[in-house]
Amino acid sequence: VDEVGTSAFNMRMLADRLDTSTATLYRHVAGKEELMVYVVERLLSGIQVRGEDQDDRPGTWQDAAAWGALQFYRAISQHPNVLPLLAAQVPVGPNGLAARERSIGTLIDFGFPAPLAARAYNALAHYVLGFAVVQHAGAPGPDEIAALGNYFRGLDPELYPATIAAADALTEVTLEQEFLDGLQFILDGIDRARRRR
Amino acid sequence: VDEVGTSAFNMRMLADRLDTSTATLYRHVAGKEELMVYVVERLLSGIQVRGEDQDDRPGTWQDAAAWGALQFYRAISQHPNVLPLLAAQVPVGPNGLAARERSIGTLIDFGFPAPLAARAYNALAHYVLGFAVVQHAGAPGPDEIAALGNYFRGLDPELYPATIAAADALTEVTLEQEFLDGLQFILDGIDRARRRR
DNA sequence: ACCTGAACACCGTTCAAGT
DNA sequence: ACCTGAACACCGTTCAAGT
Repeated sequence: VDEVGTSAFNMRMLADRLDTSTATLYRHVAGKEELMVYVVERLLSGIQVRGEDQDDRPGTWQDAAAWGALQFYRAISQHPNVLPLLAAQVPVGPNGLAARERSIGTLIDFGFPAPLAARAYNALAHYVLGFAVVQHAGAPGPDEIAALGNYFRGLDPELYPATIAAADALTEVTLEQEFLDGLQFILDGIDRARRRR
Repeated sequence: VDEVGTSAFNMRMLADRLDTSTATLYRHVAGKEELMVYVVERLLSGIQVRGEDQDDRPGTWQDAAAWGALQFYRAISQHPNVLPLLAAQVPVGPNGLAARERSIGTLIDFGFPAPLAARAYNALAHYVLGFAVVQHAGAPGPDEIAALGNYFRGLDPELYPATIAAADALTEVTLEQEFLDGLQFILDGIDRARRRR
């Protein structure tokens, strides 16, 4: 999937790569769909939550949350082709459940009431996933761009002053910094909710 | 796409529905991929930004931002099958560009410097998309659940105390409320950044 | 000038036949 | 007991032949 993407991936190619036949693949997995579930699980297996080993405990819940979010973001960045799969299935495999459990548990350990911990986790997870989707979505190949043809040629840049002003401002920071900036918004908002209770 | 989803949708069915042949479809669109670009554009066409007509100006930038985010969220909720498409393509069609332009422009009108407006827009848009992806992702049909079989049967609920405590806390609020709660985190964080400059 | 039935190429899946 | 070549069903796309 990393090499060719989800749409070009097919069972014949995988069988060839494994020096076997497609029929044999079906002796190990129920079908392509189940295989894609394992792909997502594999991605999530690479994510650790800080504080799991005693040597590396985060000082604040903000550190822990930011670190976990960055881990998730980087895992997706290293395997962007997996993104359409994340949009097509709920990751409820063991690794997905474990990551969620450790993250919420960490917040609770830091004194969060369970409902706030859950809302904070959801806000953060949704932001990370959304960011990754927008960033890596369908990096269109040369053919696809050509296929869309002159569709967008007529767009007048002067019609979009705010977009352009903003784009100029954003090109000066790295994507990871932009990711961290948005993350900070959410952490600050969560902190405000936490202090208010 | 609304009726059968992206994977079941095919050109023969569409041709039948239009009382024509598949070959004729290719006289109007370059292929299925281009058609899917139009599907996303169609979804985005339903989104308006408050303040576009003089009668309904938002009082604060928070009102405007929350309203726009909710519009986007509801548009996706009404067409959840479109979500995999949003993860597979960057919506750079006219409607996508226009929505972005009006949103950032509104923040600038409210006194935001362009870089902060851009970062705020990105954080909000990413959150909304991520929330929608997680919420609506591949609502698995009965067959798919059966296909995964006993895969998750062995999971011990006692292994996931934090997840369960959080889930219990969350089942008491509607999804839209949960969405708005997370949104509030981000708005508060943006407000803090805005005041600080 | 426009339309279409039929074909081509490709891919997920299955099965009868092998070893 | 395990494997596989070949086939089946399906879908995106194209084209020669019609009107």
